[in-house]
Amino acid sequence: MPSVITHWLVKTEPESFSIDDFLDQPRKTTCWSGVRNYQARNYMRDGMKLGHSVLIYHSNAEPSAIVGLAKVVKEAYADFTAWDASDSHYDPASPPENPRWMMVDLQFVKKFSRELALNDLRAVTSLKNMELLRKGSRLSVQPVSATEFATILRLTETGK
DNA sequence: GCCAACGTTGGC
DNA sequence: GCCAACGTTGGC
Repeated sequence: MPSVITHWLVKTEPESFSIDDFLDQPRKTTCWSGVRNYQARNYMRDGMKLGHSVLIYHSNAEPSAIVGLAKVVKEAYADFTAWDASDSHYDPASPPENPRWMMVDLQFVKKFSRELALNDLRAVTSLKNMELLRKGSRLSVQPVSATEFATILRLTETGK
């Protein structure tokens, strides 16, 4: 029986929305809008529940790294950025009366004092099956197993 | 339902 | 900036 996922990882490009931008949000809370991939949407819609932990990952960064932690404070609802023709994530195929794209609200929890760069993560044997490290992986919302999550937290605290 | 063409992601 | 690996679209 597959265990229910309660830990997640989301990617963001720091050039557009970094962990520091997150920290600056009112109530340190943001809607995780702009996801336009069905599998990523499904994870948000079906898997992400109140209180779940979410690792924040900087992609296209120097270096690309896991940089902090957030939690789910609102479960999936329609991504209204799809309705705004002036928004870069506009999608006329997702109208208000029949939304295709969903988002959740995340609240900032902490910024890790020790970033976990992709290279360092690849060196950790117990993380070798992590979705993030899979060759060609592009999922911007992905599940993290309880043991992977525990390993990552330990790495941020002890470095090993 | 196949698959070529195209657009995007994201490491490097 | 390059380009491999994907996902989506649309002609047939």
